[in-house]
Amino acid sequence: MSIQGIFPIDKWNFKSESILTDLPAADFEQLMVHKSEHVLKKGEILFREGAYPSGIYYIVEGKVKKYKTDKTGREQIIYVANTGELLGYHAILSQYRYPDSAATLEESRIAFIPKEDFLLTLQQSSILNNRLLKTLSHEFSVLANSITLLAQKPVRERLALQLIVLREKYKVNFEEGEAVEINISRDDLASLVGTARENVVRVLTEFKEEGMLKTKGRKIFISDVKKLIVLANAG
Amino acid sequence: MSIQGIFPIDKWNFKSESILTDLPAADFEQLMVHKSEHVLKKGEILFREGAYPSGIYYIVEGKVKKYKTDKTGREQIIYVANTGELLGYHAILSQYRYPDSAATLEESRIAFIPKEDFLLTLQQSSILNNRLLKTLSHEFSVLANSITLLAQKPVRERLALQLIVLREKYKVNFEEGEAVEINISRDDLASLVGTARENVVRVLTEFKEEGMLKTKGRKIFISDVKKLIVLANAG
DNA sequence: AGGGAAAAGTAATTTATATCAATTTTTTAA
DNA sequence: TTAAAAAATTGATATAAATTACTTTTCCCT
Repeated sequence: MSIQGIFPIDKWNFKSESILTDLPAADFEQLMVHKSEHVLKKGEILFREGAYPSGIYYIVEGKVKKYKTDKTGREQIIYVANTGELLGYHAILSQYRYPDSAATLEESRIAFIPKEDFLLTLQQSSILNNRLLKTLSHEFSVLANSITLLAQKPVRERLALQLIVLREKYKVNFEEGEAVEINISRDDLASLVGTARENVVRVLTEFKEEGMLKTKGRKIFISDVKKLIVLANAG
Repeated sequence: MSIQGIFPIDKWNFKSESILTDLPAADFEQLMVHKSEHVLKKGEILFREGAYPSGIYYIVEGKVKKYKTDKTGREQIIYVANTGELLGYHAILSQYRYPDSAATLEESRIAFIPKEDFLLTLQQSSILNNRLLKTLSHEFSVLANSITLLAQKPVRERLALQLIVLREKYKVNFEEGEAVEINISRDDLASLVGTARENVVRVLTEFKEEGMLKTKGRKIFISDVKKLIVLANAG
């Protein structure tokens, strides 16, 4: 079953795909003049919080976590970006530094676009301008939702919700009724949910017993997303 | 003592003041053609989450909380906006609805600018465009910081941090060495910190005993912000 | 100014979550 | 292929925070 109509997925996803989709050819070409494409292995870092930006990144294929690291090395995942999404524009637009770090969650193909080309295209394209304003404003609402989630919901509900969102991102060649395979480390899942790894494992075991999912090694197979939606209880 | 150099206040404040400051006269006038100014009493609502936007708001004088309300009526404060800040542009730029509600925390003078004037000025002013992009990107980093704070820090540290931030907002005619008076309800403070009112009261009592602040009725007087900064421990 | 309502404060208790300590399983790389 | 390392899992315990129940104080409003 599709999630449309029974879960407000837009509340939890950025829409940075829509920044480049069907951009006027002239703008698109100018943006891509000096783009370079690279394959990054799982766990490789695109950019680090605090660094000055040199360009933006486009996920041709793969998944990237955006996260912050505190003094003690503890990570907080802010967002999981998927194929088609754009990264790194916040730092350039704010004229400051990267507010977070970005690292691949799986082997990914990443295109790099130099800062100069991005800024030049931005100067000349009101469409790109408008799309960035629209995307950034939408991101505001997504992060506001995350704040409310973390401040007010217990771990069980937060984990249920993040599994629903991850399931959408991990869908490939999805067929009605099939289980979706989510391949993510327990540490990353814990960091996304805002709890300790052990709690994630415990609640996953409960969800298994309650028939919403199965696991095989680190892989999680979501078999009953409707039950998760009821549990997540997030309008 | 000033907080500059010993606390990274920019990590926790939006910079929407800078959107209108010294905007070219032509742009500014166009924006203000149909503006109307109103005095709102404490607790009055500017706009509600989920409503379609009719314009933007400028805080001529006063303080406004941005918050989300869940099904049960529980509030989560996302941000406290101060004199000079702009509100309500996210909904218009995202071409959707207000992502949060806004209500005054004290009697405030609020200017309303109709959506049409805002959009028209935006079309014609690349400076306004750039400033909005810059502000929205910075807001992203502020909300990412809030997420990390809520997910990883205990109530004591969160409260210490929010008191430091509120102190900056409540400074008026501040003289070196003076205590700053923060006038906010315990419920709002709890909602900002992401905890129950009772916990706020308890920790405030501890802070009083430890000499960082005094209270008089609902008013909180921050007398030793340096101690709070040490406690908040937030690079 | 006084009475009533709302807000603030206190204490005891329960519950959720974090932490600590191990063991088992999976993955990686020689 | 297998040994070593890394990751996942389990259980016990400690700690932080939420909840409940109540008292006291403050602040409006007539």
